[in-house]
Amino acid sequence: MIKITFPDKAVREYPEGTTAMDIAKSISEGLARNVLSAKVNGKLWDTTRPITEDSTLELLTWDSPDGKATLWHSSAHLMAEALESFYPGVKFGIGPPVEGGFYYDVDLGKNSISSDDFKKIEDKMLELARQSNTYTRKEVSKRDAIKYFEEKGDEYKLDLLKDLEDGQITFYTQGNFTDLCRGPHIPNTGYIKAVKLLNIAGAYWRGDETKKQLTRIYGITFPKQSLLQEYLVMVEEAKKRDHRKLGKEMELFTFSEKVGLGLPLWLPKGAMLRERLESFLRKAQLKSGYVPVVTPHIGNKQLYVTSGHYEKYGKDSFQPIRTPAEGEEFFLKPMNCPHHCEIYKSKPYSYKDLPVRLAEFGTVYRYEQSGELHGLTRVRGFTQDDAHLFCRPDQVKKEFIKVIDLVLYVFRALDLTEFTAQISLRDPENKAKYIGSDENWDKAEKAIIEAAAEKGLKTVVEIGEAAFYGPKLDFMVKDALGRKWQLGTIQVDYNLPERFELEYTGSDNKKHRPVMIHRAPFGSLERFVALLIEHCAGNFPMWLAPEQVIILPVSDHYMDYAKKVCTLLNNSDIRALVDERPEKVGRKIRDAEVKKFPFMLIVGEKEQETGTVSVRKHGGEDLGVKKVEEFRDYVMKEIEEKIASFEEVNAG
RNA sequence: GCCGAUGUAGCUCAGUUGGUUAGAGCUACUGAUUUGUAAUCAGUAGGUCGGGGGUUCGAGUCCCUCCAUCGGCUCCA
Repeated sequence: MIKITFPDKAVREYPEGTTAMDIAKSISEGLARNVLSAKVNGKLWDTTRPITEDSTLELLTWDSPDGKATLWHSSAHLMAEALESFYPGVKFGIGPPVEGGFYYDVDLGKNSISSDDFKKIEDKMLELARQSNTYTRKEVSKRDAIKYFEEKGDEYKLDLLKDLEDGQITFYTQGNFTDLCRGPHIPNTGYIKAVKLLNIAGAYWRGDETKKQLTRIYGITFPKQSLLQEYLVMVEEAKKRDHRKLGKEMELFTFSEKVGLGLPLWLPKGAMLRERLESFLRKAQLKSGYVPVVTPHIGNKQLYVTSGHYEKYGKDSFQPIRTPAEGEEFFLKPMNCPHHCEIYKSKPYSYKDLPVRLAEFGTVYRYEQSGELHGLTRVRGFTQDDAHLFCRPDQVKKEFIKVIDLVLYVFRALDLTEFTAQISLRDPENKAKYIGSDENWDKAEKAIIEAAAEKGLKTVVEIGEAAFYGPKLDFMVKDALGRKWQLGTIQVDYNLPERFELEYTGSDNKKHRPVMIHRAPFGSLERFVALLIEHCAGNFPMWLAPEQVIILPVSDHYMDYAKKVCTLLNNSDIRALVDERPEKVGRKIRDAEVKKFPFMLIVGEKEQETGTVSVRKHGGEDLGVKKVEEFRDYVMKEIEEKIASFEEVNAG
């Protein structure tokens, strides 16, 4: 007998060689029907694979990410089987589960495939699923594995086999399909009840542009038909939040082919929104010891040679602008840091002067491949809410904490609660990739980790993801469709101070090198606004809304009163306007709802007589009748609370 | 850039196997209606069917090409 320890610490005995499926059955039939895979001693395990020693066991169902991944991974194999039946001789690359489904990279040879073929592939997959074919695991020697794929003529699997160790290689077979695979898999194909192929894309073998491009087919499957329906509804809902759609509808920004790809044009309402964000941050930064600087949009090539950006990113920059007579070379500014370094250098500093915090809403331009452009989230010209802090090594941690405070302050004012903080450290196995002394790195990494812990951030640590010049902390947010984007970022940099030979005089009267911290709470205004739109579905926090209040007179007779109310609100800096159209109230309300006004004030005879307004919130909530002044104070208070000053928020 | 899909009025979409003057709703404009919590009625205007080339007696529809847009191109069997 072996001892099995469950997640709740309960221990039960089972015969040696029992399986997760047997154990699930011993608990309940329902569980057995839902269990997709298992974790045995922390390792993913097929439910049908014997367990031979005392183990901890976790049964994985659809409710766990690993359970989903197992179903999707098995689905990738199922799709491969379907594809092989239609396209004999098809070669397979990799077919992993991903967030939101799975894909398989295939080489169809002379055949090609399009979304028109999805239906028949889906049908075939469902047909194979209904056969409830078991996924069978088999250990094979490297020699046999190579032989198998040589016979099959699949060079991609052979390429993968090169990196695998003999004795560690397993095959999985279901129905007529056998694949090189680590597993685990679901017990049989019958667990897959609903199939939806999503899209088709080109993907280079091993992500390498110089290698052959394979056809990648994305799909998603579910253990229940109803889950597919829910998923489709969810996707439709997400599309409604798309910032590209809402940005157009709400007249925030637009693009023009004539102006150029990836170069957003901010419309008046969007520009005002941007300005509000900027002034909000400016105010907080001023209180936080930043000083503003302004630098030009182009910089001499030599500047970027010094910074190292020319060598590393030269090809991702817009090509040089030359002066006609002198032939000098300038680049459109791809980042602000080199300029800021030169500002730092404009005068000598004592250790007592540090930290120096230079802030600029700097517009930068980067060449992005045309296919990479995406609404406001990936553009070629954008404005960073950039700042560079020059500090002593002993100040790094404190400064880092202050920056985290600032980022959290910004996120709070915008109701951005769903973000993850990612700490990117260097790969200790590969120190050659990075510049700077071990001592400085250790200090900086420790400072970041401690700073994040002190602020109680939920963090994910990524080893090897640091920039070559220093570790960083990024704030990641997902868009409506679940794609991850980086917003705020805080980065420690030892490289630029070195390259620009930045100095300060220490208490020892010797020259020392400052440490630089790059930081941008929004990241870029463009991307930030995009994500903000998707997060609030266009219903901005009131202090940001392009128009905050619309006054709806019941008929023309109350127009003068409506205008009076409007003026009163405007005088208190509340953005209000009157719907003067001779429409019915119902119509005006509907239009105001569609246009996402946070507040609607209905005024008619009753209100006019009593100096009141009837308050309806966006979404339909009725706040009842209020005195005009009372409503004004209510709105002002709500705004104040939301954008409480930086010191207030950080006092506690 | 590469792979795949898409491109008809300001917006959302119809438009049979190629066949007369390309349609609808919303928006805009004009007029009537003076209205109490998600769409009042009527009329008018608006399109070189993404650009260019070709096949055809005839192209929004078929072919080629260019452009733009959308999805993807890191997540290592």
